[in-house]
Amino acid sequence: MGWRIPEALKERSGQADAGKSIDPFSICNISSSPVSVFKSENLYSEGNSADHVYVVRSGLCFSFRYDEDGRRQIIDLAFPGDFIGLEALTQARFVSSVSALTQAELVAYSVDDFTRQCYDEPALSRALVECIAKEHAILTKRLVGVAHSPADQRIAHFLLEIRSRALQSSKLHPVSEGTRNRALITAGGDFNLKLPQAIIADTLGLSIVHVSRTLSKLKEEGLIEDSSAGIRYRNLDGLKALALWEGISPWLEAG
Amino acid sequence: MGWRIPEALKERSGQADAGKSIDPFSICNISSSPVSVFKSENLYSEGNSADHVYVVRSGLCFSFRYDEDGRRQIIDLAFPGDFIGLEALTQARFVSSVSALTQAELVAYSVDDFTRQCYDEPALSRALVECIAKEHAILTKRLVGVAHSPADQRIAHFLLEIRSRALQSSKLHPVSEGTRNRALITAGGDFNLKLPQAIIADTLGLSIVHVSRTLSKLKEEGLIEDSSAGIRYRNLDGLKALALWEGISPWLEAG
DNA sequence: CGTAGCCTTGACCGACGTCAATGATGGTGG
DNA sequence: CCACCATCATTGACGTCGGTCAAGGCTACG
Repeated sequence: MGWRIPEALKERSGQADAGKSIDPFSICNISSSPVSVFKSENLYSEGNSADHVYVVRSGLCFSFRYDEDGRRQIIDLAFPGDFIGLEALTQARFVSSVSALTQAELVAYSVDDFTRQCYDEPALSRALVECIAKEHAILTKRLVGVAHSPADQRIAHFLLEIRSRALQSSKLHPVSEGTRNRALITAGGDFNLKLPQAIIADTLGLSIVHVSRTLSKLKEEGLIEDSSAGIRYRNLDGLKALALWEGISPWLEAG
Repeated sequence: MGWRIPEALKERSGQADAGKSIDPFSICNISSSPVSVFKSENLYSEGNSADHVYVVRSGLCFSFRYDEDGRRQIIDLAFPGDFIGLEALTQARFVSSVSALTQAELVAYSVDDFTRQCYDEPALSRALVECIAKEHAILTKRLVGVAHSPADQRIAHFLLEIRSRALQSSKLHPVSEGTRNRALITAGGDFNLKLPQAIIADTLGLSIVHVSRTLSKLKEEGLIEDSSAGIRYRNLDGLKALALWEGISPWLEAG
């Protein structure tokens, strides 16, 4: 998913509750329960009854569906602060699955409580709409990309998008060094990324083989660097040029 | 876009306002102004200041963006009853354009009024979330499809989706025979569809040429029939089989 | 040391895009 | 009623991006 509550509200000025911020990890009046998901474990699966929504506290999750050929299509990644499973608000059963890329901690809210609270607190609804709008923008962007762009461009864009979202997330929801996403993201101020290529492939609708080839190409071109520690962004401007990274929706503009 | 207010609320039971329905063409307390768009004319364009949201009253519209190569990617079609331009709720300027496929009549609501009303009337927010969820489902579905499916499957799915949405729309928002979408959709109880192939191509990320070829194939296989009057669905079950049309999200299940 | 993930690389092939020419169709004006 | 034009659809030739299959390497971990 990928909807971050607090700053969405803060940014919106001129509203009754402008500047008011909602703590996504403990939304007023709603009882929340903590949930842990181990690496490669599912938080929920397609078909499960959908009676909770979640917010990522730490770790990295992703939502996906299988198409009829059994191929996995990743819908989106979820960083700390992001919502997961909002479809529960409108449907009895999940139509997608969510799994963890690393050990992840989340908080769960009952759908009934959440819905009630939306009625009592328009600001929450409002925040929801903001978050969903962001999600919408990311999806349409990806749709355009998947439909038309060549693989190198798609991948470059993906790398930048992830970087941007990870940075934003870690700014807004810093985690103690101990539980830091060390396995996956960020090292000090600098940034490098460790994701299985299969994740990239399934997100962008490419084959693993082709992702590998394309990453090698980007490596040769000096745009990135790849070690066992993960992908390092070596030439940001070059990447942005390749990805045509400008005029991107405001949410993604960090960095 | 594509978010239909009234039944969204009706379907949701157990809520304070279950059964209450909102007339999308005249939302309580909000002043609305009628808008007409001629065929091939833009309702608004990328970059325009976004201070209204719209609901389609009659006709058929579509939203799109250009990617950097100048290629048009259609995001979605909008049928009577569907919302258009909800991004105005969260952004100062539109990031997509909307154009009319036929002469279309819409109603416009000022964003400020609409937002205010969302605060006063949780049911409206609620409806909004429902509508957006539907949109989300359609988009992810298309994303999965665009990423993986071969052209014939994509097209078959698209044809079915359009049919389904058109039928739903005309059921919920019947129009007088005079203004009926005769140019495009529906003929009596039966259904046939007249859309430029370019629309199909730009929606699914295919080239016009390939759409033409693929439609010819579908014709040969007896699944559809194509005349100057439009596409006629000749073998619905065959189409569904090809499109793997089952377990589709509930919104699309009509027909 | 062996096994399991994950990544890389090569050979091959097919789906789909591009270019370009040719055909319908329908609307407009003389 | 016909000439003309714009729009849209069809068809063929050709190239390429990216998928599939298959084999082999690199860590990492028990």
